[in-house]
Amino acid sequence: MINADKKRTQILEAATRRFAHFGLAKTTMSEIAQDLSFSKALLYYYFPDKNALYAAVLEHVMARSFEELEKELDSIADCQTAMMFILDKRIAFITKYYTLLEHSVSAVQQMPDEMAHVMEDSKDKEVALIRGILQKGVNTGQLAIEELQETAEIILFALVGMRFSILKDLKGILFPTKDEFDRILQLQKKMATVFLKGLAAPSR
Amino acid sequence: MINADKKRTQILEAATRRFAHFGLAKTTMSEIAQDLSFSKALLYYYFPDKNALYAAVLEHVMARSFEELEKELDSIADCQTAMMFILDKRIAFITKYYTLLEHSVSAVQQMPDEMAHVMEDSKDKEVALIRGILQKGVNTGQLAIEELQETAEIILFALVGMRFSILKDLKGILFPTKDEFDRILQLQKKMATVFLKGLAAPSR
DNA sequence: ATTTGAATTATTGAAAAAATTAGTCAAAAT
DNA sequence: ATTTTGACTAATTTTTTCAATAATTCAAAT
Repeated sequence: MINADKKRTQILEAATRRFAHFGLAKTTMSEIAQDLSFSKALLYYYFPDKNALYAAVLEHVMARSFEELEKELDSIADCQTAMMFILDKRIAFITKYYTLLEHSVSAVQQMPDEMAHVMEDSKDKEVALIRGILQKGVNTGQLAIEELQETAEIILFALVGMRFSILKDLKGILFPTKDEFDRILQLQKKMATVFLKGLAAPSR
Repeated sequence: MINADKKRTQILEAATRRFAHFGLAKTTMSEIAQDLSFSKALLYYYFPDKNALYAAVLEHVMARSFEELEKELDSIADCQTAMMFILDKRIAFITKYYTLLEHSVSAVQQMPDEMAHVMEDSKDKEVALIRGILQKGVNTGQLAIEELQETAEIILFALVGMRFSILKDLKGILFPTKDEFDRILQLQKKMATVFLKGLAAPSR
C-alpha cells in the first residue's frame, strides 16, 4: 500500500522528466518503463493510459508550483509587489516547463478531456490567485473594485494573450529564447502596473 | 488602361467574396475565374500568383476599413470615447472577415512573406491608431504617458491576446458566435477603460 | 496485490497512386 | 500593342496502402 504509492510516484517522476524534456508525442511508454527498469505493463497498472499519465504529470507539476507560490505570496502585503512577484513566477514556470506545456498550447483543440480538465483547473486557480491579490488591495484600501472575479479574469486573459501575441510573431521558432521571455515579462509588468493604477481607489 | 483597372478590380472583388466566405485554402483560382466568366489565365495576367491575389484582397479590405475608421475617429475628441469606438469597430471588422483572416490567425507560422508583410503593416497602422488616441489624451492633459509607442503596443498586444485567449477555450469551434464576440468586446472595453484610468494624469 | 512476458490492437509514417489545383505559354482576339 | 484564352505542364494535395512502431490487454507468475 505504501509501496504502491511509492511506485506510482516513481512512475510519475520518471514520466515528468521525459515529458518535460521531450513532450508528449516524443515520449513513449516503453522509454518511461525502461528508465525505471519496470515493465511497460506496470505503467498500465498504475495509470489507465498515456493521456492519464500525462495529465497526472501536468497536475502534479502545477500543484507543486501553486503550493509554493501561495506560501510565498502570503508574506507579501502590498498588492503591486504581489502582482510583480506572480508575473516573475509565472514566466519562470513557463520557461522551465515550456516543452511539457507545448501540447497544451499548440493543440488546445482536440485535447483529451482529462488534460483539458487539468488546464481548466489550473486556470481557475490562477484566477483565484490574482483575485486574492486584488482582494488584498481592496482590504488595505489601495484598490476599489466592483467585480473582483471578472477583473481577475480580465487580467489573466490579457497576460496569457499577451504572451501568445508576442510568441506568435516568432516565425517557426521551436523554443523561444530567454530574451524573448524577458521581453514578455517586461511588457506584462508594465501592463499590470498601469492596470492596477487604473484600479486604484480615489485618494482622500 | 482604364478598362484594365476595371478588370483588376472585378477580380479583386470576386476574390474577396470567395476568400471572405471560404478562406484561402478552400478557394481555387478556377472558381474565382468562373464567378466572373473569365479564363483562369486572365487572373494570372493581373496577379502574379494566388498568394499575391490573397494579399491584395487583405490589403484592400484593411485599407478601406482603416480609411473609414480614421475619418470617423477625427471627430471624436475624448480619448476614452475614441478607444471604445475603435474597439467596437475592431470587433465588427473581425466578425465580418473572420474566415478571411482565419489563415492569418491559425497559420501565422509559414505565412508567405507577402501576406506577412500586409499583416505587419496593418499591425503597425493599428498601433499608430492607438498611439494617436493616447496622443490626444496627452494633448488635452487627460493622460500622462512616458513611452507613447510602447504603451500603444502593450494595449494592442493585450487586446489581440485577449481575443486569442478567449477564443482558444472554445474547443473545436469553427466559427465563434455573435455572443462570443460580444463577450470579447465587453471584456476588452473593461480592460481598456481601467488601463486608460491607470494612465490618467494626476489631477490638480 | 503486484508484476511480467507475450500477444493483440491501434496509431503513425512513409511511399505510391490518383486527383486536383496552381501556374505557363503560344496563339487568337480585340 | 494589349488583352484574353485554351491547352498544357508542374506542383500540391488527397487517398490509399502497408509496414513499423507504440499503446493497451491479459493470462500466468510472483
